Amino acid sequence: MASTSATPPGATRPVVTRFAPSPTGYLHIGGARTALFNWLYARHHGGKYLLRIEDTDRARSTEPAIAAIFDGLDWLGLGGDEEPVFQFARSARHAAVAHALLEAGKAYRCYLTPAELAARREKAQAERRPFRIDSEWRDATPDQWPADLPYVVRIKAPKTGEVTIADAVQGNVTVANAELDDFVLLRSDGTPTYMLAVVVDDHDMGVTHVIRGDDHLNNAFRQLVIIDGMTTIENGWERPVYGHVPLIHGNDGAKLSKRHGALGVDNYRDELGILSEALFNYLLRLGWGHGDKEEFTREEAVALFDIADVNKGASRFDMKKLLNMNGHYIRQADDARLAALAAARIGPQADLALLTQAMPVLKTRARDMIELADGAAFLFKRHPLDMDEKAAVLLDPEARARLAEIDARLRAETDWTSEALEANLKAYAEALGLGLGKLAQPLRAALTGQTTSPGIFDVLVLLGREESLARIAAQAGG
RNA sequence: GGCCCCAUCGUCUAGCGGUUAGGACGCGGCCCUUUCACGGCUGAAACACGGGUUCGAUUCCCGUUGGGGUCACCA
Repeated sequence: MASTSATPPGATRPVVTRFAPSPTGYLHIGGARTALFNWLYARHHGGKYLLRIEDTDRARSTEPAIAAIFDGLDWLGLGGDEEPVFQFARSARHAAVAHALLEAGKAYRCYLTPAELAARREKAQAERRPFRIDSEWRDATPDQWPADLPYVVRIKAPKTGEVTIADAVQGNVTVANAELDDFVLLRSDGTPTYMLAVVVDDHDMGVTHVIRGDDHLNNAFRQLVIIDGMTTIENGWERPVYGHVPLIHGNDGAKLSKRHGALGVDNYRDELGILSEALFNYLLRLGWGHGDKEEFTREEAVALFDIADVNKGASRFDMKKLLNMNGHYIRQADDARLAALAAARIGPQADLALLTQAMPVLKTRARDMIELADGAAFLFKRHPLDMDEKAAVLLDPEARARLAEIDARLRAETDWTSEALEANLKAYAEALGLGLGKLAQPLRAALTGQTTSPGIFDVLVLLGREESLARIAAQAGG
C-alpha cells in the first residue's frame, strides 16, 4: 500500500503542491486536470495544496478570468487549502531576489536592445544555426556600464556540463547546459519575468512538488539555475520535485486549444450540462489508470493516486466518453438534486416535486442535463400540446378514434396506478387483436407530443388522471 | 531546424520477460421491451518498424518512422 505520510520516501519536507494558472482566460480542461493532480497528490500525502494566480502579465490578466478560475475550481471541489497568492503583488520580492543574484555575480546587467537581439536572431536563422543569446555584457564590470541606458537583468547560466532532472512523471531527463541561455530575470522596466517569479513564489510558498504541464519541462532546467544560484545566498533554497504531466490533446493529436472548440470548465457545466463528479472522474482517467477500475469516488482517487502512475504520453480528449460517464453519474445522482438542476433549465413552470418524482424514469434517458431537461419538458406543457412532426403523423383518424375509446376506458378506471393502467390497456389491445405498441404510440403522442418518452404508464401516473385525460381528450376524435 | 519528450484496439487505459494481450468509450449483433433509453450477453478491433540482449520479448537497449512540446524583456 502506498505511503500516506506527509513526508514521502526520499523527501525531507511535508508535501506542498500548488496550482498556478495565469488568469488570461477561463479555466480550461488541461488546467483543471493539473489542479486535480496537484490536489490528489497533496491529499494522498496529507500535505497542502495551494493556489497562485500568475497575474504578472498586466495586459492580459483580467478580473473575470480570475473569478472564472476560482468558480471552476470550486465547482470541481479543487479550491486551495489557503488563501490564494497573487503573483503580481509579490514583484518587489521577485526583484529583490534578482538583485541578490546580481550582487552575488550570478546575474548581470545586459544592455542589449530588443532590436539588436532581433537582428542577431534573424541572422542566426538566416545562417541556419541555432540562436543562443551570447551577451557581451555577461562579464562586464561596473565601470563599463553605460550610464542612463536601460538594461535587463540576465541570469548567468552555466555553459558547460549537463543537468538531469529526476521527473516524477517523465523519469530522468537530461539537458546540456549549452542549450540554456542567459534568460531575463528583470525586464528593462524592472519588472520580474515569469521564470523568476515562479521560482521565487514556489520557494516562498514552501512548494515541494511542482506538478504542471509538460510544456514547462524545458523551463524546469532554467528555473533550476535560479534555485541553484540562490542556495548559497539565502537559506532554505532547494530543488523541488518536478512532475511534468503530459498535455491533453484534441482529436487531431495537437495541444488542446480554442481551435478544437476547447471550453472552459464552466461551459462544461452550463452549456453542456456536465456533472462535476463526472468531469472529475473523466479527468482523473485521462492519463492515469488503476487496473480495470473506471469509476472512482474522490476518496478512492485520493487513496489510489500516485503521480508516478501518470502516463508519459499525451492523451486525447474524448467527448463521447465524458458524456457516457456523465450519464452514468446522472443515474447515480440524487433525484432532488437533479430535479433542482433540471428545473433551473426548464424555467419557472417547472414543478420541483413533480420533477423529483419523475426523476427515476427520466434519468436513465439522459447523458447530460440538457437532455434531462428536454426529457422532462412534456411534464410541464400546456394542452393542447404542440405535436412534433413524427407525433402528428401517428395521430391519424384511426388512432384518434381509438384514443376516444381509451379516453372512455380510462375515465372509468378507478385505480390510477401503473399496474392497473397497464392491465386496462392490455385488455383493450387484446380485444382489438393488436399489440400494445399500436395503442401506446398514439397515446404517447397525445400525452407528450413526442414519439419518445418514459414508459407510457409512468407518464400517465406522473401526469395524473386529470391532466392525462385532458391531453387525451384533446386529441381524441372519431 | 536545434533541444526535450512520447509510442498497446479508432479513443482512454491495464500490463511492469513467459498472458487465449484485460477493461472502458465508441461501433456491430442478440436479449429485455409500448417508444426512447437503461440493463444483460456477445462480436470485430491494438503491442508502429528494424536490429540487438535473452531459453523467451508488448515488456530491457539501440536505431528508424511517426506524433507532441519548447525555443520572448508571454506565461
